[in-house]
Amino acid sequence: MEESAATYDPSRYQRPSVTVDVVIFTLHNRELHVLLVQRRHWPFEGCWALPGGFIEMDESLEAAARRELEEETGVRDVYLEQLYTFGDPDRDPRTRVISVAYFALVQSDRQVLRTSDETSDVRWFPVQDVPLPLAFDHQRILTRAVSRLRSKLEYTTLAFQLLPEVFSILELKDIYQQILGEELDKGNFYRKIKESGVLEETSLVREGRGRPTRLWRFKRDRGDKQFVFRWREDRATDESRKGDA
Amino acid sequence: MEESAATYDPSRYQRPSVTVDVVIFTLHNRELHVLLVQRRHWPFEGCWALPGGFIEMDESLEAAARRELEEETGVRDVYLEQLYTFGDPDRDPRTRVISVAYFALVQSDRQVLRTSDETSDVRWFPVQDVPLPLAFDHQRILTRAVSRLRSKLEYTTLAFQLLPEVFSILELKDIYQQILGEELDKGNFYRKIKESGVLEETSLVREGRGRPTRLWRFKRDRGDKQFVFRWREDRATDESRKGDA
DNA sequence: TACAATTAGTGTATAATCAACACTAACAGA
DNA sequence: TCTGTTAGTGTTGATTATACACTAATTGTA
Repeated sequence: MEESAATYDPSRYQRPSVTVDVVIFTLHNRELHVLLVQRRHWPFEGCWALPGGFIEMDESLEAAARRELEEETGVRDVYLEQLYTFGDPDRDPRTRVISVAYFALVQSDRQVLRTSDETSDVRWFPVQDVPLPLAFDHQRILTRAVSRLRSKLEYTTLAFQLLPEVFSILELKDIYQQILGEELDKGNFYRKIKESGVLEETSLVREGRGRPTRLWRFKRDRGDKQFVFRWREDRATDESRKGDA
Repeated sequence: MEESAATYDPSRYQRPSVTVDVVIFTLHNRELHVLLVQRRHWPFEGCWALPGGFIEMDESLEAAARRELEEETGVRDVYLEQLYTFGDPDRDPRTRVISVAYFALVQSDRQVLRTSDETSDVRWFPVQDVPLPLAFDHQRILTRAVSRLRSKLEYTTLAFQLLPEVFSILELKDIYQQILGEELDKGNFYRKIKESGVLEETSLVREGRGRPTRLWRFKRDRGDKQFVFRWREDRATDESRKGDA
């Protein structure tokens, strides 16, 4: 790497711009939503886009992603991971732009939206119902984010990042169904989640029609074992599997 | 993304350099090897590094990776996937450099090494025995590549990309053991691989000491089902799981 | 005040899969 | 022909998954 070292001359080498884009997911009345901003200027004026921006010369990629995230939602300390880097030469009509995409999961009770100077609106959209077309190749980025989320759900406890502090087991099952797109057996779900030991019971219940619901909390005292509960073993073939992980 | 559109001015915005680095794996007498090049110039003069280089303004990231791959090994049409993007501000002492890392699998009978102007040597090293320290953060990149390879092995048929056209089932088992770092049961491996239907028998056998070995070929006629054979279901916690996929 | 409706949560029987390991097969060389 | 060596198959008990029937605790209403 870092070759052509002999001929390397920073001032002459033509450089692409580098941005970060962040796919921010949350749950809104039991449905998966993504945050989009509406563009005020050319190109793609008026189109909805993923929040993002240029990286500063002295910040890391993840720091840039966290900065964007906080600028749009006001939240910090949420789950964030690098998704993929998109760099087709013509993805931005202005100039060569390489975008490092991240995806973030925000708990459903922590959202505070903020509009910025460059965007005319910020809004949550159900993932299944975004206003097409999105700007740039953001549709592709979103698709990849959803499939990454889906596949990680199967072998990590990521889903908890979407739920509030306390929640019921059937709400958790709902998320899994939402994202995996398939019905799960109630009984088996109960057994698996209980046996996995990732939840701890609270003394809270929630009243409503029918039998009251016991509320649970995600155990955070388990060292770094983020990856304990696994809904099922078989994996889907998703886009990220074909050219990524 | 692509914000600060109002204030955007390509000529004023300070841009990082973008490179691709490629982690090229192959198999060499039943051991996993990685291709490294020796640097001729500062920084890290004399150190071994991953092959890579700056991207051209009009080529895609993957095209850049394939170009580097071909420059070093002379091979085309091999398995290549994007690994991760590394962009810490101080990873290169010269200037801000963001590197999009790829990893490639080259069949063990197709390697043709080439030295380039900027490197004094090119060589395969066993993954467990690379000449430390590597240049830049290449050790980190390599570690991540190995763990990606390991985890994908468990739910894809990637391993076949490392083997020659025809091979024996026990050679395949060897690769799995190599990369997963654990003993597998011969009988169970046979049964699983046979039942999966990803292999097709050839009429070839290989003679040697003991009973001759039947040789097999990977079935390529199965549409796009790259992800059929799965050695086992449980997944390891690897680096990419913690902040990636 | 019983009982229907509703949501929560448990138990269980069968099927599928895994893991360990003992076994048979086919060759070379002494 | 016997021994060593590598290839490949069969079998069994344990574990886990799946389907689905069941019990539990509440509210609303006849």
